[in-house]
This record gives sequence, C-alpha cells and structure tokens, in this order.
Amino acid sequence: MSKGIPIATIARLPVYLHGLRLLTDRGVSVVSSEELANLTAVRSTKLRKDLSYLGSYGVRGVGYDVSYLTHQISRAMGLTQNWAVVLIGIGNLGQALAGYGGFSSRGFQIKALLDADPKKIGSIVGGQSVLHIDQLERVFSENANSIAVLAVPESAAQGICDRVVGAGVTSILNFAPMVLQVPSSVELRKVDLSIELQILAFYEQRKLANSSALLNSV
Amino acid sequence: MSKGIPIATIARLPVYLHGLRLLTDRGVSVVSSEELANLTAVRSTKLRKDLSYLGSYGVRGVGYDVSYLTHQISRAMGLTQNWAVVLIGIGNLGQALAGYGGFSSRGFQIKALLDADPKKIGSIVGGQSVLHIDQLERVFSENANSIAVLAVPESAAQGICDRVVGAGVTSILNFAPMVLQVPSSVELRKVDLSIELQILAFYEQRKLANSSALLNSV
DNA sequence: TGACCCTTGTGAAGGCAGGAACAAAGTGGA
DNA sequence: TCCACTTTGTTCCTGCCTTCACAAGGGTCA
Repeated sequence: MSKGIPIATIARLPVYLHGLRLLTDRGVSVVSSEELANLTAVRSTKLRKDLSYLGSYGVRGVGYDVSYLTHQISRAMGLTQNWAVVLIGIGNLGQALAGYGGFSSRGFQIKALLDADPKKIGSIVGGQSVLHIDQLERVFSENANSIAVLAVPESAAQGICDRVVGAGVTSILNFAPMVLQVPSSVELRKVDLSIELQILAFYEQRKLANSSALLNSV
Repeated sequence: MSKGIPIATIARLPVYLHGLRLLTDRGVSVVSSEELANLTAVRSTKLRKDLSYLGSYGVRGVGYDVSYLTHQISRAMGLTQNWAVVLIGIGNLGQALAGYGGFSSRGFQIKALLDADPKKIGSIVGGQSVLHIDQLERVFSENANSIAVLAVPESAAQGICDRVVGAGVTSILNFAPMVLQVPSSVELRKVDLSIELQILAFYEQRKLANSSALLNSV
C-alpha cells in the first residue's frame, strides 16, 4: 500500500535511485542492502525497512536486482509519469533551478518560465523563452495538475502565491525565505537555503564552546 | 543547556527570528506566543516549547519582549558572532547563493568565492572577485573555522570535498545532488533542491489515485 | 536431496518530536 | 491588599521513526 509509506522514507527514495544509477553505470546488476547502504550513507537496516514499504523486491541470500528495483522505486514515487512544473521568478536562483539536472532526471518537466521584469521577457533560459507574469493564469489553465515553484523576492511572494492558488494550483514549492499563507486544501512546502547552514553553525559553536570549557576546567 | 536543544527546534529558530524582525519593523515591542505562532505557521504550544529550551525569556500574562527574544535566539544559535563562509562553485546556483540575503542577515559572511573556470576568475559576483580554485588551501588557512559551501557539479564534488577536508575544514554544506564521503570528524550537511518537489509529487499522485479509486467504486 | 550459508523482511523496543492540558506566575483593577 | 485575568512554562501522553535482533526464505554445493 503506497498510502502507508512514511514521509521520511519518501525523502530518501531519490537518494537510493541515485545510488542505483551509479551502479547501473558501472554495469552492476545485483546489489545487497549493505552495499547500497554504504553508497547512500544510511544503515542497511533502514534501507531494507524503507524498501519493505514498497513491497518484497529482493531475493534472500542474493540481494536486489538493480534495474528491477530502480523501476519499482520510480513507480512508487510516481516518477514514471512526467510532472509538469511552472517556475516563477527567473533571478539567479530561478535560473539555477531551470538548469538543475535533478529536476529533469527525476521526471519533472518545466513547462513554463514566468517573470515580471520586462528585460527578462523573451530571453532564453534553460532552452525556454521567459514569459511575462501576466500569462500566469493562462499557463496554469493549459497545464492542469502542474506544480508551481516560486523563486521570487520576498516582497512579491505572497501576491504571486495568491494568484497561483486562484489559478487552481494545489501544490506549491516555495524558495522565498518567508512563511506563505495558503488555504488548507493547498499543499505547500518550503526550501530554506540557509537553514542547514545555521544548523552547521550551531554545531560549530557547540564544538568551540566545549573546547573552551575544557580549557577553563584545566 | 544549549546541548539539549533538539535539532527540530534549531531548524525552526530562524523562522521565529524572521517573524520577530517583521514585528520590529512594525514597531511592535511585545508579542504573545499565539501571535508569533500565527506569523510563523506553527502551533503556539510548539513555539513555547521551543523557546523553553533556550530559557525562560517570557513574562507570564504579558508575552515576550521582541528585541530581548531576538537577542536570546540569536545567541543560542551562535549568530551573534559572524561566521566565515567560503563558497566554492560560482555557477548559477553559486551566484544565487552569493547574492542570497538570508546568509548575510543571519550572520554569515562570505569570505571568498572560488571556481575552476578561467573565464570566471576575476569577475565580480555579489561584490567580490572570484578566485581560482588553486587558492583553496590558502583561503582556508587564512580563515580558520570557516564553513565550506559546495555548489559545484556532481563530477567535481568529491574531489573538491577531499581538498576542503585536507585544508582542515570541519563543517561542509553540500548542494550537489550526491552523497559525499567524509571522515566522521567532519560535519556534513546536504541540501537537495528536488527532494521537496518529489514529496509534493508523491502527495499529488496519491490525490489522483484516490480520486480515480472513487470513480471506479461508483 | 539435504545441509549450510547468506541476505532479506519483520516484529519489538527505544528514542525523539508534537499536542493537549494544566499548574505557575505576573499584571492590573478595585 | 486581594482577586480575577492572562499568558507562560512544563508535564504527560501519543504517534512516528530508527535501531536491534532474529526468523524466514532462497541459493549453492556435495
């Protein structure tokens, strides 16, 4: 039952897919959970439990068939179909996202690029022409079930978000470093580029504090 | 005890800081957990619990002093000091990171930009001149305790990572969509730009599956 | 065919995070 | 000074995720 797959597992499946792709490139056709776990920096027991949510696709005493497992993970994640993505905000981050290999290789197809800056309209980014933000409603009506990706400045984010919701979009990914308000029927997720950096700083601070505490105690 | 702060809390503290900054801009000097929670899309009970890990900085019956709480959160996260960051890889993503306001506003100071592409050396990005990757060891020896941010292509990532570790860096943030191998003494964190998108796709797929199941059952 | 070996898949336990409910404490008014 | 009100800080409980340990199952070789 796909319904029972924990979110934590979903977040790791792409990492396994990446490891499997490496193995395919090397011509490896069968892999044990231990080997794949080493490649993806998780415990083998966690890997096996994750895979067990999808079904029993391994062979005891042998391991997993690389291509078969690749297919099963892709299917479970809904990546065998192509997902339409509309990218809004073509600044530096937007351009990076437009050219990001991790999207297309995982089944996400960017259907349109939108921006408000007249200087950018018509320019080619990642092989596509940038459209004016006025086209927003038309673009979403022509691409049903699209996911909206917001890479706009903080000041514009909530306004654009409201228009996207008004256009019937139910899945939004927000890169602006702020909290957006959406109806509960809309699935909103956020990527904050500096959160992980802050967690690192926190660890580093603790490390420094511990070493100075040691000095004091001598 | 800063040692007891859960990671989940650490990840939310920056969001609270952002909400507090909004309040400061509006001239608000005191805020209740309920109001701040609404601003940051969490439950007020979760907010209070998070803050209680830092200490007792509120006044019962009144709320929290905005500037005092701002200071205490910053201090707990180690953001009152400036953290030196060296950014490696000045492609689209690197340029986006170099200009990203969320870094400087949270106490991260980019000390150097490095790239291997001769065409980029000497160009000005985010107010700084791009240095050649050969300067890597020198840059880190001049900036002790720096955090390395990797925004390089997948094929170059492990090699650069090894050099960074060799230069004595103990905190690395990786934006390349791959798993890096580091000694256990090094703190490595990763940002995968497409993981959240995949989680959205998974929800969307489940939504579609459920609605078609409903149709079939009629 | 049977015994041994290897690896998967799963049940159970432990730990961490989230939510609810309540006790504690400070303010303001009478 | 006392009482009622407001909001914090904390305890308890529930649920999810991770880890451990082992049973189950398939392959291989004699």
